[in-house]
Amino acid sequence: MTLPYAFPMKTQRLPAPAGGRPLRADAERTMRAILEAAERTLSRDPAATMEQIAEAAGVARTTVHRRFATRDALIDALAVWATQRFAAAVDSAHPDTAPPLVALYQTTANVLSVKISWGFAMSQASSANPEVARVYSEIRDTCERLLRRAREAGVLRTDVDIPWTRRVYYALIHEAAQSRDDQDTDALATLVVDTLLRGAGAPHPDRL
Amino acid sequence: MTLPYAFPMKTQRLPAPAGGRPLRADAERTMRAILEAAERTLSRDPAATMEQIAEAAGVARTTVHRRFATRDALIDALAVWATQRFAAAVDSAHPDTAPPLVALYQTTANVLSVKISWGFAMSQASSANPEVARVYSEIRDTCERLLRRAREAGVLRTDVDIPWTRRVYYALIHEAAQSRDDQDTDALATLVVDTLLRGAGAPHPDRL
DNA sequence: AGAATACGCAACATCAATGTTGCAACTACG
DNA sequence: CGTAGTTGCAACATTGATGTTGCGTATTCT
Repeated sequence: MTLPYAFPMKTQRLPAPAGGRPLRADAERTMRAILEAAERTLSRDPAATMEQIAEAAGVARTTVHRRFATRDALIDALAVWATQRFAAAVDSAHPDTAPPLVALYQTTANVLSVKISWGFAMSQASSANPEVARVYSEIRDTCERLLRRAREAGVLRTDVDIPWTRRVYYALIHEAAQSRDDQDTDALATLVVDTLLRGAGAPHPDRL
Repeated sequence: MTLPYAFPMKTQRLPAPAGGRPLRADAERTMRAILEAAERTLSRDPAATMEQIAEAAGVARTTVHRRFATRDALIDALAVWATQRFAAAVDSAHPDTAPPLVALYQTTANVLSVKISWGFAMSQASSANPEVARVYSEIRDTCERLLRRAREAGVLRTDVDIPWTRRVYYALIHEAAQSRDDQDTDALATLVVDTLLRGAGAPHPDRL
């Protein structure tokens, strides 16, 4: 299945450090490398040390500390970084305006492509960072609005509970993102949406 | 909905300590208290310290160390302890012999009741303990056998992928177990099975 | 080229969690 | 009742991760 429009994966700028002064190009590269290494390393072992992250990034541990004062600051930056991509992924699918079913597929595909690369960071929604929490909360609202639109359009049953459906939807995306055999995102999105809508049951079973 | 038979919640004995000598009654009580406190504490914060666990159990930290030599040993014991209950929960639902749909409901209800109380411990399936891994693997097989039986009985569509369906099933149980408003297990089980079988979609939507 | 910035390295300081030990007081159990 | 087992408490040892600093070298940027 080909989706109506592709998620623009343009390179994003790192959020400017709180210090104010802009980063030199090599420093920004290093910072990016650290964030990516942190994601890789922490997704395998959430308790990985700064040392391990530094090694995975190919830099010295002190360099990591130069860019991120504390471990918490690193994880927080990681969460912010991933959250921006998450928000962009949702946004570019026009979840509030596209036809519900189209929006559902598109959002799913976009989010999957982010989640596959930033799984650990996106599991940090319970971040102490209020900005991250705010974005997650907004996305949650957007998602539930979309589901409500879908329900009103007859895509969902009229008796479904929206919060529960949303949680199931999130869980399905999470599962799909775990698939080691990285199929293409569209196939996974189809699987997710299909499962969400049709479930696994036969159309007319003899239910108890 | 009333289920055909109840999951027998009889008190289980703690696995005898490797040391050989049986525990005195008060010591066994303490050990149980520690395990329960560990579950409570670690489910809120997986990085909680031995100190916090001890406090939650109402004992001194040294007492925790007397019963569980190391932190790993405690978590391992917790995993073993919960795994036994997990296995018992599945077993008592007769997943291999009861009619598929009945078995599905019953297993779901039983597992939910365990998972609600032992959520953290059951998330330690990736335990280093081979016994735990073995039991989880067996249960996974049992689950897939059940799903296959359900498919052959016409409860599931003939084209569903069993491993994916199982993962979705696990994910639904996980979500249901998170419901803070502890509804009764049967209602949650109904929700899980219903969602798994029917999904959230309307019966005859105009699909793209 | 020159100034500013970034990096690796080594060394050090800190700290919190873990794990250990000894002893006195208490409790289960025969 | 007496013994063996259990607990709390205080004190100590250890360790691994974290965070800091200074300096020489390398890189970027203008």
